Amino acid sequence: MSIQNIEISAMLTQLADLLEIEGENPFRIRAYRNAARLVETLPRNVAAMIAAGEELSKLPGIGEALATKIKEMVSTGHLQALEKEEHRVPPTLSDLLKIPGLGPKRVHLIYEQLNIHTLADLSKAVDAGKLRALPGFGEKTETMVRQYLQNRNPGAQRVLRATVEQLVSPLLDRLKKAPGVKQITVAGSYRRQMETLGDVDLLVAAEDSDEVTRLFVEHDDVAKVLARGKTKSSVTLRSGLQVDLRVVPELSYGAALHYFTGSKAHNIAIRTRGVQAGLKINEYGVFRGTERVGGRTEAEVFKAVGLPFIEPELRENQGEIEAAEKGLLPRLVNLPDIRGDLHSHTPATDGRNDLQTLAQAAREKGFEYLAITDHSKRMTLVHGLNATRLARQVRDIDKLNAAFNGFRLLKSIEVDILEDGSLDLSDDILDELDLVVAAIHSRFTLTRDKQTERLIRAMDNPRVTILAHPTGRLINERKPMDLDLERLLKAAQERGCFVELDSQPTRLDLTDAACRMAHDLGVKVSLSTDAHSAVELDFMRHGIAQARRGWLTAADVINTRTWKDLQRLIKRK
DNA sequence: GCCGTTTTCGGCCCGACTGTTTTCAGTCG
Repeated sequence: MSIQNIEISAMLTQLADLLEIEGENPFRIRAYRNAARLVETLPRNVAAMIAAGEELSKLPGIGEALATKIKEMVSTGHLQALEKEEHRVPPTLSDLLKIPGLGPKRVHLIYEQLNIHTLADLSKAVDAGKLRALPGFGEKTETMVRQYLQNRNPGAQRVLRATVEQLVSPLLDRLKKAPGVKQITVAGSYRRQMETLGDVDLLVAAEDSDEVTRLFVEHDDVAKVLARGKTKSSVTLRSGLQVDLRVVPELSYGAALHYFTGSKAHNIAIRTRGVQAGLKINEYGVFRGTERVGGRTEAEVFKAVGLPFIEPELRENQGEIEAAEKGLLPRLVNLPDIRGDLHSHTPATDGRNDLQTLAQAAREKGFEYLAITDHSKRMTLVHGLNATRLARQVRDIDKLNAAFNGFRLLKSIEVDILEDGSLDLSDDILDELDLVVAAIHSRFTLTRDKQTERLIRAMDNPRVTILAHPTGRLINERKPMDLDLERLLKAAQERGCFVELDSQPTRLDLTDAACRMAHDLGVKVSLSTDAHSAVELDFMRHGIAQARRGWLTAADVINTRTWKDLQRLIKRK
């Protein structure tokens, strides 16, 4: 039983929270937070790294002290420093830190003066009007806290990027037309193409901010104006999504775009590089003393610190700066690289459009092939295919293919992986197909070992080409299965099997970190839409976004190949 | 707590906005 990276990360974050409330050295706290973030997004399992005898202190931001703490968590499951801190400060205080308007100083004061430990305590104090009596607090602060406590959604969720696209587009269209707007970009984690977003950062280049700001805060979709200043305003949309607007002069656009794209960790690293080169970098430009030496474009910012342009998806301070320095940045996969789709459904099971319609849509996208992968019989709910019905579909596909020129439907199936790792259809039936996609749709809660072995057992069958949506997660709905991903990917590599990056916006399964792990372990990825209708073939772009965040190149993705090349690649037997 | 072609000690990104303030602390990104 080994501890997960996310658990280590959570303990470090909790420790940082409590130390911050205690008023500890902010740089020490930052070191813990950096480490928490590093571990959480590391494409390797920390426990496995330790088991392999790797030096954690080689990781950026991890020194001797943190390496020791992490080792302690891996071997004991606990962190003494955290437990000690939890005796000094109530651990529940970290919940209070999440309230907008309350930072460590105020939480500390609330705790000291009012002996408040929990959100429930705080709620009572607010009702009794005690909060506003504290020094530095007032009516506004109390209202803000009250509103948070009343509207708090315990499972407060980040919003899918695909959803944010829809929510923001009316606002964006309006601002684009505003007089004096020279450029506009959705920056922040949206531009970095993160799978989910906490808020949205809009960046506008305009000489005069008044009119843009007015159009922004007065837009129909705005429910509440949180702040309104000369260069910066914030609103909440009716959907609950927070949107921040920054207006800068065109001269500063590149510097501002870089700054507001983030990530924070990337920005700090770039600015630090700037300092070393005698430069000051802020959202208004790059300066040597008082002289502006760049900032109109992002490329100028990177150039000022001696680096080539770094794609937004890579800006997480996860090695991209070092890679840029050495000229080793990956050439990230792009939509035009994709030649086909290897996962789709028809009305034979739970799809909406027939073979002909799907084929037509795929051809219009310029695809050379589309794999038809309906469910197998175990999926009774969607009337999964048995041998007879699959054979019929195969004949239908053959007939259609005879009429195509430069395009083909691939005969395939999304075959269920049963609890013991065997497949839902017999080998002789699978032998009739061009490729086999295998997936788990039941028993998501087996133990880590059993689940991992189940998937490896499925890949033991040489007919299995691709493991679909490998972790089974549904963002905000279902947690990923408990899996030893590193072991799984190694097993895939040894067997010549591929893993899918399912591009459904609610799945995006694999994660960016898992993509990176796959690349590092030499496992190629199938970038597939899992389309249940012709329009869902468009989901490919979400998969592309995720793959780019996972540092994948066209070479890492199997469906960037022609069918002829792909055929060679997928041959296992 | 981390880190080092200025340093093993002394730095650690930087600016905007709000609220409660008479000049700024706290929070946020």
